Amino acid sequence: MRRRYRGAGRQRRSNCPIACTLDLVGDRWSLLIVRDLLLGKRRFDEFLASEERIATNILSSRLKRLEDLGFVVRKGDDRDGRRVQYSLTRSGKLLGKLVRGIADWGLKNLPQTRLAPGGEQ
Amino acid sequence: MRRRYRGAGRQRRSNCPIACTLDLVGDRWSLLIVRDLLLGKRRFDEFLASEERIATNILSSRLKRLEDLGFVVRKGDDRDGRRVQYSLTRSGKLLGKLVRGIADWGLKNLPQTRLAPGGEQ
DNA sequence: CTTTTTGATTGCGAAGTGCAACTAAACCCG
DNA sequence: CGGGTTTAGTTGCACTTCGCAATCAAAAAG
Repeated sequence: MRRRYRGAGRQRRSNCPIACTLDLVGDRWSLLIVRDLLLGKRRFDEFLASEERIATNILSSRLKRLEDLGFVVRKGDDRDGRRVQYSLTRSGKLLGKLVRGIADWGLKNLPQTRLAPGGEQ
Repeated sequence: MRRRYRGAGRQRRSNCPIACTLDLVGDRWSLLIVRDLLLGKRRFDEFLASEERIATNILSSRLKRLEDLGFVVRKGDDRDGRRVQYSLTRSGKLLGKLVRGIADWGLKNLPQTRLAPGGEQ
């Protein structure tokens, strides 16, 4: 049985676009995974290696949740059966605009923030 | 002793503008309170009355946190000593751009979302 | 077969959430 | 004054989620 996560489905708190967006990705990790996907990261280990040091169980549960929400697809690697490739669906790519908006806001308003090396694409 | 909250000050997970923004307001409630403040709500009861039905303890702790972060100021009402006025600081008003960006994204990408009545200002 | 790599799951203490009940100060009304 | 009401919270408690370390299973490498 798949672990559930607050808001991972289901009844919205309201129809406010802000509340609904927060219900989808208003936690500390989901958008960082999306960021990594936008930067071209594809594998579990690659996400783990990011600066913010997400725990394996949290990463696993967020990837599942993003998959449940239709933002991410998971597929095995043909050449190496251990490896899994995560990538953004068409719908997941729409999150890019949101992520970039937040990044822009942070860069402008939070001192000492900077994009990760290789942060352009 | 004031209750602490994850990330409510202090060491950043990284210098990524996305991660830092999420450290500030990456939870389910803070930005909804900011939204209400932008809409002109000022009092505890008014925040409680919002559609999303925040619990009193959570509202109290988020308001304190936003105050700690310098986004909100709390002041008593001269005419009625029970009443407290919350409002955005200059710094808190900068969150407006972020909130509007998220609202725009939600309106465009999430079906059936709509701004609250009186949502223009 | 043994070791290593990869993508996880499990266990556990700590922290956060949500609900209901309660409180305290200030105001209102007779 | 004195009881009730309004406002802004706090407290208690069960439950969920987080974060860390340890462990695991399947596949690949040696």
